[in-house]
Amino acid sequence: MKNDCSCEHCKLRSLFFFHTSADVLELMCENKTERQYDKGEVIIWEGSEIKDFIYLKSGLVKLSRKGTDGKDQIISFAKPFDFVSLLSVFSSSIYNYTVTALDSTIICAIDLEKLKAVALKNGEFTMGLMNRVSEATDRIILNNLDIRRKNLKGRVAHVILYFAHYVYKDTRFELPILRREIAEYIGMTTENVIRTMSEFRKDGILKFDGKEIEIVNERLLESVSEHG
Amino acid sequence: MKNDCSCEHCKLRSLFFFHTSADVLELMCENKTERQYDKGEVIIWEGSEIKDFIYLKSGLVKLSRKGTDGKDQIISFAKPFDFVSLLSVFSSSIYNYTVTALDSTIICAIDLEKLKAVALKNGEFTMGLMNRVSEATDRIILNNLDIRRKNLKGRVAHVILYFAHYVYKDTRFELPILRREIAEYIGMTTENVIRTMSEFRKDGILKFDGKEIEIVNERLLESVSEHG
DNA sequence: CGCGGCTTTGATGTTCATCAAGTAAAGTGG
DNA sequence: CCACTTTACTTGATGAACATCAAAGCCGCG
Repeated sequence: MKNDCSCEHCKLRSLFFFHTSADVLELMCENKTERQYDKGEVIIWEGSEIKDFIYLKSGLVKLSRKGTDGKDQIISFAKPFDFVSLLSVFSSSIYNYTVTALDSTIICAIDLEKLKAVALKNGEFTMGLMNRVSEATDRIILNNLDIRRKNLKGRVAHVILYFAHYVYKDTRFELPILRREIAEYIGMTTENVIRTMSEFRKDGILKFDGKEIEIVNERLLESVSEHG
Repeated sequence: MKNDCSCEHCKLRSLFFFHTSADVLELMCENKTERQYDKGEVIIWEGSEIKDFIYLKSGLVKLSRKGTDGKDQIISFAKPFDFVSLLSVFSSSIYNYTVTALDSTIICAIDLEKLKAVALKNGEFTMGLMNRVSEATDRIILNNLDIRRKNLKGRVAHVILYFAHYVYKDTRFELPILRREIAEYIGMTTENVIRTMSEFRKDGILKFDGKEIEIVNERLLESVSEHG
């Protein structure tokens, strides 16, 4: 089955396949599937079998997990160049988290067995993967530790700055998540997230315009993020 | 320089080198160093350069990190078969955490450049490493999420059960860490950890005998860990 | 229109941090 | 060996931070 093989020109190629020979690349390419998801759609269900190695081509997702009490916890957010299919892929046969699109998102899925077969025969390739996995998990762990050091205000400021600096690279953007999801990410209640954001607005740190959010006083917001 | 090469019989060998040919194994073996650390000694300093790939042969360690405010955060504990030199090894050139022996500990250090050279040429080997790294980081992330779901009592119960079930496999053991360190791990204050443990004692859940700790009512402790 | 999910604000109560003070235990130097 | 210092442990009192409960407005959607 012939694939519209555009991998050669995919700018994400360098992420995983930077030491890959032409024939291996072609093999990967023939066994890949691109899928498109709308905002809100679930890409991976917690508990489902891992059949593919998946990464983002474009868009934005959240990784979350259902606690025993039924409440969701958000583990992290990911955009292209962040790894997605990383936490469980090489250590478990089942996903232990759910991946949901926060925006229109395109993913690339590669048959995991075929990828593993290549990895077993190609150390450079596997080493590249390892770097990626390692970086991504490091970021998650360190980010969670950072959040844990902060109080309510600091955590909310942290999240807003995360989207501004890391995702949108702008002080004005449309917040892609609900207040409730911020709460699920930082481990606080929805009401208190809202209250904090209202305070930021009253204090002239933020402005809201529909779904748009604008950081008016970035230095102050950063100070709050650091010192509460 | 000839090494007392006992790797062939090391039971930990299977962890990383289960698909390794005899000559590769010998190469690893010749480039390894075993070191012994006493309780309290620092094995790896946060910020130091990563020169070796390190894993535990015996003992117990904690991974910690200094916050910007100077307070320590404990990331996780590790015993043999848990990975140690994992978080940063393949994604950074500098350790971003400190590793400290909580008990007399023996580590095995392999020159990282030599290990990487082998990894680049041997996909099976690298794949084995990747499994290990992936498992270890998964455990850290999921454990941290579990702790975050719980309140003070639940978190303290969680830690005690962790040592009982996972480390010592006994309801009676010598607690290898200070009350303060429990606090640094679960993100609460030392005083409240002490208060909680005292309550557990008064409620007949725990008994203390010097440094020894005994779980008297395990089912109740598990219930507290789950539901506060 | 009416319903459900998101947002917002206020009032109240619980949980936890902070401050303070004292005991116990362990190391240090004369 | 004993005074001395330091560090861990413990308990109580107080206040701050945060959760919970309640009520209402908003908005998209069948």
